[in-house]
Amino acid sequence: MPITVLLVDDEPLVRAGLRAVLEAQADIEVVGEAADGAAVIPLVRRLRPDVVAMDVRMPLMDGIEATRALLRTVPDPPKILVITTFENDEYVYEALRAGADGFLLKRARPAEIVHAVRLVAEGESLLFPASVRQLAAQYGDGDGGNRAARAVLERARLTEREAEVLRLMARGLSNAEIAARLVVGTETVKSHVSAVLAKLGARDRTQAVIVAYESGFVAPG
Amino acid sequence: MPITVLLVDDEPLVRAGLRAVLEAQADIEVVGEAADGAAVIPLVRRLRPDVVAMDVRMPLMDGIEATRALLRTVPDPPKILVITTFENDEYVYEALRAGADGFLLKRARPAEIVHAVRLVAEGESLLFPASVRQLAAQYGDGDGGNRAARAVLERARLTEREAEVLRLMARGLSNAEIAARLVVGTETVKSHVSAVLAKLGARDRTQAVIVAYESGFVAPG
DNA sequence: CTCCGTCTCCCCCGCCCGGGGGAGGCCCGT
DNA sequence: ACGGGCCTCCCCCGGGCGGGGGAGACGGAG
Repeated sequence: MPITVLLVDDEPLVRAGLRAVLEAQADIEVVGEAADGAAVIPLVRRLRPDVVAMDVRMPLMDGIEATRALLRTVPDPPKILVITTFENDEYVYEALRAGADGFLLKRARPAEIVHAVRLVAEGESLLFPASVRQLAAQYGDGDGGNRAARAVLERARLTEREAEVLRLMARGLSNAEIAARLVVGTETVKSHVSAVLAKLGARDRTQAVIVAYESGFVAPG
Repeated sequence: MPITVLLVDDEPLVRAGLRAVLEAQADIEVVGEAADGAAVIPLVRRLRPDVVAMDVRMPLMDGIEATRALLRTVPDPPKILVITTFENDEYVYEALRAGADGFLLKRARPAEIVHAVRLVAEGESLLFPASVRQLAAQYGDGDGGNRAARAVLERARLTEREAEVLRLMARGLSNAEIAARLVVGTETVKSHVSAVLAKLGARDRTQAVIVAYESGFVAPG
């Protein structure tokens, strides 16, 4: 059975583009469209799509509110893929915090869009890597990925402390060990870790470390 | 205060070598030596070293037994660094399973030995990366790290299934997600994960994923 | 045939992890 | 003086994780 997708975006052009890209795939079927978040819930109830691909910024109800509403009111809710125009959109992090499963840049290549839909449909909520990887590539390897790493930092808006904590996570330290190393309480470390997870859109520290490697924030070898 | 170390090895030459290397460090002090595992427990009780650097293969009581005995009978036991001659020593995995905190090749460079001692003293039990990294380097990048990855597999003796599970761990999947993907029970996945952790000398899945990246078993980008 | 490794699943258990709140102190910029 | 961001620490809570056992089925090696 194909992956069923509901498109939610206020721009018809974007919906059409997504539909064209997705329908070209044999295993993906677009089962409906909506122009605003306010219309999402009844549609989801009726169509029961596997994935909702939804713009963050919409006139009546934005993607964040719609995400919250979906997860709150619909039993066995679909996977939510948030669509955004801007590289650096706070709304996206809000949406991820609200429970969205992934995000997608509108300017992404078709293959990436398809890939993202398949990923979230499979239940994987890790999506930073793809976009962040391309970010690293675009910066080239001028100074061994540090530029890219800094760019990732900027994008995720990690504070210095959070970045420090992420570095230690990426060395395999537990919260207690990080606390000992930084000479703070474990509760403090937990706060930082939670912040890092939220900002990276990671579900647990393992995913955060994966993002760290994939983005070049930490380098193997 | 310096890191205090107890050396346990049946070869005097090795003990002397370790002593020379370690004593050259201002922050490390060798407080005692023993020629066999059987002598370890009373010595540890008396000297209370931070780290015990111990050969796996010894005439009377081997490093595995000594490790078990230490952890069982000594309250607040020292960190245990297992020393081995062979790259591919089953005994090492046994020792790690028994609770040793790290392992060390006899042919390692002095800097690595010192580093390993400091690491375990700090309470970090992650040690594969360094040796595995050098393994990857030695294989060069003939086919993009796959040779090295295969070598790592061989060294850790991961079964096919375990390797598959590790790959999915390195993509950020939870046990439940891995179970769904492989169409097996979560208990089965837990078994495989535990096996992977033991064989890699990793404490948790995060460390396992780090090893996967550091070894080239999975490649970023 | 018997042994052994692999894959599968089961039990119990403790604990770390992560989510959800909140709160106080600090510095900085307005 | 006030707000806001950051760092720090606190509470409660559930669930996933990992350890330690065991066990059955299968297949290949001896």
